Amino acid sequence: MQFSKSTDYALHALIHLTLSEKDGHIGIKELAHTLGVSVSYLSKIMSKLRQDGIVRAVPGVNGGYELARPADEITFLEVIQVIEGREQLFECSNLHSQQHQLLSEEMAEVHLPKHRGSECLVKKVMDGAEEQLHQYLRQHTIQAVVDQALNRQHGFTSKK
Amino acid sequence: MQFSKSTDYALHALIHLTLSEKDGHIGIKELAHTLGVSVSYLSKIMSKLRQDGIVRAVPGVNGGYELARPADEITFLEVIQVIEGREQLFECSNLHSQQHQLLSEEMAEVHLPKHRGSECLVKKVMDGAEEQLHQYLRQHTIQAVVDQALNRQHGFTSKK
DNA sequence: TCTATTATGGATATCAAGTATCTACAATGT
DNA sequence: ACATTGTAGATACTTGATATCCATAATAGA
Ligand code: SF4
Ligand code: SF4
Repeated sequence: MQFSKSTDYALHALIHLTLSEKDGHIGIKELAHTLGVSVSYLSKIMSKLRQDGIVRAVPGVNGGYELARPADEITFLEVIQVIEGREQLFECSNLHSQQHQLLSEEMAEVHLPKHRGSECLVKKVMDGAEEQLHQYLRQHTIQAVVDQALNRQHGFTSKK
Repeated sequence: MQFSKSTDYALHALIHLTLSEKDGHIGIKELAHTLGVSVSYLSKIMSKLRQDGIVRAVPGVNGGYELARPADEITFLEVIQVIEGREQLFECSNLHSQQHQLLSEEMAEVHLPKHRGSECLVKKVMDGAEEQLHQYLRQHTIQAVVDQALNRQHGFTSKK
């Protein structure tokens, strides 16, 4: 249960793009060098970000990447979901077990009979956990992190 | 980013143990059959739970497993950590990159120079997310899930 | 238009982890 | 002793993450 390194790279790449926004397009070479990862590998990650409309890519001379939207509209959750996929944290793998019959029949009676897809409390707890995590990650944007970093630095240098 | 199936099985096994607490020891065969998974595989999972003091095992005739502590002291977080391990959700893999130099130097100045292990805001956000998740999972126990299931069933049958 | 530059997508290789099973061994109660 | 039951190690299979290479397509600028 860990985020993949790709997610790590994606986040760092986006931060670099945000910091260099005024410089126009950023080449994959520069990005890869800054992050310390191979160009070929990073391309794959950037492609995903592009396909999901988080960055724009421009081929050709002086081409490269730029953010497709303001950094304060790019949340951690989005980036993570693009790279990691959107599968649920907890997938029932016991749906045909005796136990599931027990726990879900108990549940089924409570709600309307129509509500077939009703799940037991185990799943409900786990889904709650996921929602909790998502809420938190939705509240944090790339811009916020960059801002805080710059503010702190600024606060320090101006004090000295 | 998903919990492994082992975690799923572990949770369900513990629920079965809780429901059958009065019946004394529960054999691995019964457990495996209830969950619909092979005995050999489930043994591995139960072993982990035993090593971490969540269940007790008794070999020999009429042996089997039982909870080592009351079910209301067994949290989802514990179970998950036993099975999934205790690695952090987010591990920095860019610690030697140019970017890390940038972001962490900015940070370093703010805190006392002694505080070497200071990390940037990216990591702080991700660690916050993990803590958020852990808090939630700490608040939910096996007993709570079982109780709710039984209460609901009871509430239903007594009404009808 | 031609060319150098740059991203794209497919194929592929490698490695680690999760899933799953089997077997020899040790501990227990009768 | 003896049948029962869990333990631990070895092993095989599958999947996903990581990483690279190359042929192709798109673009800007000469
Ligand atoms: S978690 Fe609940 S719904 Fe999912 S398989 Fe287990 S008993 Fe069924
Ligand atoms: S997340 Fe922050 S501390 Fe971690 S590698 Fe990236 S810049 Fe460094």
